[in-house]
Amino acid sequence: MATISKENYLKAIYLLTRENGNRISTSVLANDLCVTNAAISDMANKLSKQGFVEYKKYKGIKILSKGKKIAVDILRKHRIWELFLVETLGYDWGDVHLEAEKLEHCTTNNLIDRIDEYLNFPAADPHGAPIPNKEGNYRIQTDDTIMSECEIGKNYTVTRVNDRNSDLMNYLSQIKISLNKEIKIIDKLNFDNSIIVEIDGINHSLSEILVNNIYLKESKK
Amino acid sequence: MATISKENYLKAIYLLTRENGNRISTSVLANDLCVTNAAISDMANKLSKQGFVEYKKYKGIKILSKGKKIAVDILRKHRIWELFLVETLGYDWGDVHLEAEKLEHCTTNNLIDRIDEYLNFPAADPHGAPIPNKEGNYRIQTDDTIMSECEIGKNYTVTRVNDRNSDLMNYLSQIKISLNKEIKIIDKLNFDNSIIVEIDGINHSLSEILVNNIYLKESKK
DNA sequence: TAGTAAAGTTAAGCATACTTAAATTATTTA
DNA sequence: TAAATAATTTAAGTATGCTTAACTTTACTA
Repeated sequence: MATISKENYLKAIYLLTRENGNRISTSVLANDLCVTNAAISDMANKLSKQGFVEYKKYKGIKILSKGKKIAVDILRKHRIWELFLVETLGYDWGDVHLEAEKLEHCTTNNLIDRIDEYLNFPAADPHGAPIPNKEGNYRIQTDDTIMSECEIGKNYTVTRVNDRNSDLMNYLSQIKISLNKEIKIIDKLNFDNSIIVEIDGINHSLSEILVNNIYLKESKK
Repeated sequence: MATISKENYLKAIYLLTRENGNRISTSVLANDLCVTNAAISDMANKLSKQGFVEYKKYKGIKILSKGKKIAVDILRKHRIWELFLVETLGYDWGDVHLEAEKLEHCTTNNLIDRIDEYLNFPAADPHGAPIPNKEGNYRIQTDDTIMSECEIGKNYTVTRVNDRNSDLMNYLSQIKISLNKEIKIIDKLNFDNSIIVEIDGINHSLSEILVNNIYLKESKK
């Protein structure tokens, strides 16, 4: 069985894999989970013995289908809880991540299926992240671009925001950045990797951290 | 801090204290929690060191206000979740205990307060157990009698049912026992402590286990 | 290609929450 | 009231998931 800790490891491995390619290094994972490299080596052996990941000493970790299944299951629970908290209980979008992080591990499949139905089988969470269905398949395709790679002069709509930092989320709310918002890339400053954008006719300077946590799609107009 | 395990110990001590008097013995608690006596002695020392309980070797355990506060907090979360599952998600009353048992430990006060408000500050859970408010005070007084001590010939209404056994709950549904149901005590059989009751004009024999898990109040009519 | 820095692993140790087995205390009962 | 029995505690050991410190492997650089 997968403990809470193992579920968190598999979730992190799954998400980092999508960002960083096929195998992920132990130190990238250690940094993400805020534990030491020693803890990662230890856990990698356990997960490997259980068939959740492939682990070769000094060669990094690769998630296997058995591990991916658990990771997607936890992501489904996480994202459905986030949406429930915003939609049904009126939470701000910046306040749901930590709650969902706890709830995802003590939620049965039956319970999450019922909430999924209650919310009418939503396709995305409050931050635009896609929600897997019961079978583990995503209901929408994500074909967005990270803001740091967007082009000067073009118009975009906000499709997704990473939700791990609630202060960051609150700041986005403050400058009126929300899902589906129209924004224009005015300038990209190379010396600090910040980007000047126009939102509701007002120019804002967004730091490197910000532009690496916002995803956009070119708008039609 | 109180871990999940400690929260469960304190909840059990609190509930057993109400049933069995002031101090409870380690073996009663061991039986309730399905662990060995050794585990109880071990944990009793830890809880005592943290000021949650008073523990004297060979003299049993007494809950202190600091421990009671945690127990009531967990009970509040448990009962609000149970009601939410029945009212909002359409669960059967026999299927909510195990879900609530998991959710109660990963629910912040903020979250449970919001669900409490969403449910319009209910007074009792789906089994008739009173729900403590934010301050830890019960919203209703319980002045019911356990069915085993009810009198032959009298009419009662069902006020509360212990919810720990889902098969028992399902059986109650089957014979149409629900909260506020009118039932009449027809006979009490001393040789097996069962009770014959009349429900909707039909007589049923209720075993000793059953009559020790149902609470009644004499009806006015 | 040797030397060094960075990355990764192993070993030993700790806290939690259990277990079984042995020892101790309390309670019956004869 | 003393022996037998029941209840309880202590001791030693286990699994999980971490830590720090020491060591090994890999990658980089000169």
